[in-house]
Amino acid sequence: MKFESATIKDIAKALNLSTSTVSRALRGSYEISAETKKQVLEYAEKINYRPNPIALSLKERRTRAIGVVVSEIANNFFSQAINGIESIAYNRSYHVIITQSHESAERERVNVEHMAARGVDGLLVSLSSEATDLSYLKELHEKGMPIVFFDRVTNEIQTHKVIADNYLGAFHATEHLIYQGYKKIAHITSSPYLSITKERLDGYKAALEKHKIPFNESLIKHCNHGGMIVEEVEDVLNELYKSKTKPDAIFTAGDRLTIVCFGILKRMKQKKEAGFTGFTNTQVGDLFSPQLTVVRQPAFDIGQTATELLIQIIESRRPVTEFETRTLETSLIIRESSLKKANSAAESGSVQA
Amino acid sequence: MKFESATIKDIAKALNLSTSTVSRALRGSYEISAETKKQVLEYAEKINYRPNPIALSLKERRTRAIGVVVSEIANNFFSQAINGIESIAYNRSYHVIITQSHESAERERVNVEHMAARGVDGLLVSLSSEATDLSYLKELHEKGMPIVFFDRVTNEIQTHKVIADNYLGAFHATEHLIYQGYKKIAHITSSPYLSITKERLDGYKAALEKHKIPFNESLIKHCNHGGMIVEEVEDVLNELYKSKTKPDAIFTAGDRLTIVCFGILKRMKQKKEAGFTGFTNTQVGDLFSPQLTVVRQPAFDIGQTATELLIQIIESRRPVTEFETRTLETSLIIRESSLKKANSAAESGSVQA
DNA sequence: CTGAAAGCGCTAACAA
DNA sequence: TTGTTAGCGCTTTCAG
Repeated sequence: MKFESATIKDIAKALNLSTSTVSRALRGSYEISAETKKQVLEYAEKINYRPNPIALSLKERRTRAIGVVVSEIANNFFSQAINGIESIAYNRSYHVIITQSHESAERERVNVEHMAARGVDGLLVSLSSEATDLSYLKELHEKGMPIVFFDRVTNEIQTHKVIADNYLGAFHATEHLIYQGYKKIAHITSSPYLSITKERLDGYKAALEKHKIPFNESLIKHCNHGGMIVEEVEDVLNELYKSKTKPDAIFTAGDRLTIVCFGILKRMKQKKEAGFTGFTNTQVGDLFSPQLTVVRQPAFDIGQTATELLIQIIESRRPVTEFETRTLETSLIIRESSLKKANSAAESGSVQA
Repeated sequence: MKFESATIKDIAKALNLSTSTVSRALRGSYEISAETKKQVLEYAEKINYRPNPIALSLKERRTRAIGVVVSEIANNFFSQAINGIESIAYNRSYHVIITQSHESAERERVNVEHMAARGVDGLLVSLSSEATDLSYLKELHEKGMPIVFFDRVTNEIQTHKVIADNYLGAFHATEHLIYQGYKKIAHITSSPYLSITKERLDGYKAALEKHKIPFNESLIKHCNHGGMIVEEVEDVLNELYKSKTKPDAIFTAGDRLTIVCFGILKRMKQKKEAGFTGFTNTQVGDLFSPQLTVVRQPAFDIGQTATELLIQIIESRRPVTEFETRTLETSLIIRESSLKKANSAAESGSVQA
């Protein structure tokens, strides 16, 4: 149950050369005669020789592989981000290893440690909602593992970060609802540990403040599993609609949360009057009924940017000590779901935010 | 820019033992004194020793990793299948390496060869729509690489296969449209090279035949990129609606194709009368307008089953020569989009197919 | 019970 | 220009 590939040794034996000569010839070293080189190259080609990357990694301590940790690939934002990651990695000839944490800190850690042990050259991570103890990551980073965070980042580790402008995205979404005449805007969001949660909440609050709408704590609801557990979202919505200050609009943070919430509302027939918008990168917001107003993140760009920064660290000769945080713009795509029913035909289109 | 972990050598040196003794102690060999064992284990624990998996792979020729190739993770079917794969792999302590072909034969090949070279213990593959020359896979398989195909399979390689019952799924979907009174049912499908294309087309034909509806070649359209290129789908739809035999219903094969097609139709305002259904594993078919009738594949199960079969091959002592093809049931979930507008309130619900 | 040495495939410093 | 040798981290004969 194994498959031997040709090795440098086979070539050496066949050609009556030493392995080092073959090795050098293969990599086109200048100190090998054209004659020998040609011979080796041809034979290698003939037997379809492929260097063994495992042996190479062992020797060189590098793998030309980048490890990625996201919570869930079945999430529009992440799958688009991953495509961005791959697009850069591919033409810089890095391989991409994708793993999912499923929002579990434990899984996240196992994945990271496995990839580290397997010798990935760097890590692209978007933290899980459970992630609180980051000491293992910190340690890894201190030992020299290049890491770039994207989307869900942390301040505990000094490195590059790439995020969407969650603050402004939330601000504009909320303001849009306000302009529509909504006053009691609920914000349903994810685990308070996540950076994105705070950023979006801040944007939401800022919009309220700007428009002199008092902030009401009871309109903020956390779904710690980010919509992975449907009951959690249902409970939150029930609470919201049972409370004295029933919301007249809902603004959700998070891709999965938005879709799940939208679905439940639809089933609850509660959506009739409530304005609705949320963060999601779904491609099919215009196919829904009502058509969905969304805050869209530049997921592909975020993936690309993060990868560029990571490769930059990986390939840097000297330790990188200057780190930056890149913030990319979101866009608010206005459709039916957020429009006051009176004027629902009006103001539909896409707006930069 | 590197991070040294403790090695067996460090332990040996610290404890004044030989590396072989340490190695044996670590793996609990019976021929090591309890004394020494304890000493080694404790020290290893203390310095948080982790064996280097790269060195292990080099030596043992196995990695406890499974490689996966799918066309696109941003596809409901595949992301669900991957979750199935991971669920099994995880508790059999295999790691899963996910790669995307983006429907390119070239990318597929690069991915497969890279994973093979990296020493994955086995491969789970769903072929890309471009895949025609499978000789490299065949060769790999003959050299002993365990491979299980799922979803998009091939007969060129003798191994386990796990698929949905595409034939019956298509049959029931088509028949459902016929029962609704549709007569000119177009079938929009993917590359003719794919196994699923043929299976679904056959099911479609069989349903027509059963109901004595003549088969009309011009109602069959192939989108060779499976919906990745939107224009391709638009062209096909335009052709369809310009031809003399305008379809009165559309049945699509393929997840992405279904969604893209549905979206275009909606924009074309053509959907008004046309019945519509297709293969897709979207979770949000009921949020669309009109609500979408879908053929749903047991993606998670398919992933699980394929993984179980693969691990079975990997861990089998003797070469496996008996192969099976597992076929899992699809389900037809009937909603608005496929119902004749006259009776659109009627017959809505889920049906096993 | 423990150690020395070889070897997995490859590169590179050092010799020739 | 080419060969010899050591070594990356680990396991495993083979000796002691």
